[in-house]
Amino acid sequence: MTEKISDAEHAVMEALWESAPLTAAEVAERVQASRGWSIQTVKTLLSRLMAKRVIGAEQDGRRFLYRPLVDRDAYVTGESRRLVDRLFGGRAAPLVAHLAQQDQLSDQDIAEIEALLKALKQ
Amino acid sequence: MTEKISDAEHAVMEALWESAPLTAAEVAERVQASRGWSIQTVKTLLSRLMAKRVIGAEQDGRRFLYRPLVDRDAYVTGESRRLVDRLFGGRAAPLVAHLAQQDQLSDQDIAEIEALLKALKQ
DNA sequence: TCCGTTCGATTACATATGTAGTCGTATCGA
DNA sequence: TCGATACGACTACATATGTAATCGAACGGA
Repeated sequence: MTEKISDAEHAVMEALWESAPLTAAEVAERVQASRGWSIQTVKTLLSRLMAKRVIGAEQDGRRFLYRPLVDRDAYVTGESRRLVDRLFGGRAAPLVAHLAQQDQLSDQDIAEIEALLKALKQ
Repeated sequence: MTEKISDAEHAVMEALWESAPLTAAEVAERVQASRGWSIQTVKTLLSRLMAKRVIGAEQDGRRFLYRPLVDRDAYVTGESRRLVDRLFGGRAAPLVAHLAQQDQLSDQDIAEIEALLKALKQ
């Protein structure tokens, strides 16, 4: 399975999922707004992600071009499943029920989900 | 807000949410099956949870009776929101869409969610 | 009364994580 | 050619986390 990606590492992954390949400097630039890290910090995160084999790099002259090795969709699926397992006994329906109860679903959300489920049943 | 609860700590919280108050030994007994921790480990986790002020304890003779200070529902809401924010741009509908696409919704789930949404709209 | 047991408190220690700083080298502009 | 700059590699260091061991006090049974 894919190794655990930390919160900080995840921000770097998002940059790479959005656009790849990128140099370290480009990643730093893209996460600057949300996190404000130094370039050094970004480089550390990139090498940790390399060590975890969730990103790869190809040499481009003197620097590296980084790109994700794991699919965002696979990651999202894994994380969603982990949450559902940990907090909802592995069943997705209670999650939706919970979101609903907490008023975390807008009217639009509800309409979208209904349409989605209807489509699923065909 | 409520301090971050780690994975191991979460297992202890679940024991306390299920039944409280409990002594350290009782908690250890209840998490034994799933985690197999020593009593010492459980005690460490309990004191960390105390430090984080997410559980409290009342003295009972020579030992303590621990109980949650945070509601499970509030915790679940927080964690769900964190996931939705991190991975789905803060919108719940895409989460449900994702679960659906990944075939993580059983027919029963779908039926339940539909019923739930219908009720919500009244 | 003495001994083993049990408690909470304190200490331990490896790994993970957040957040850089430093170093040696290569490159590029003056 | 020389100095500033940029790169990756290595090092740093505080805090969090997983997983206990140890310690001193108190209790409970022989």
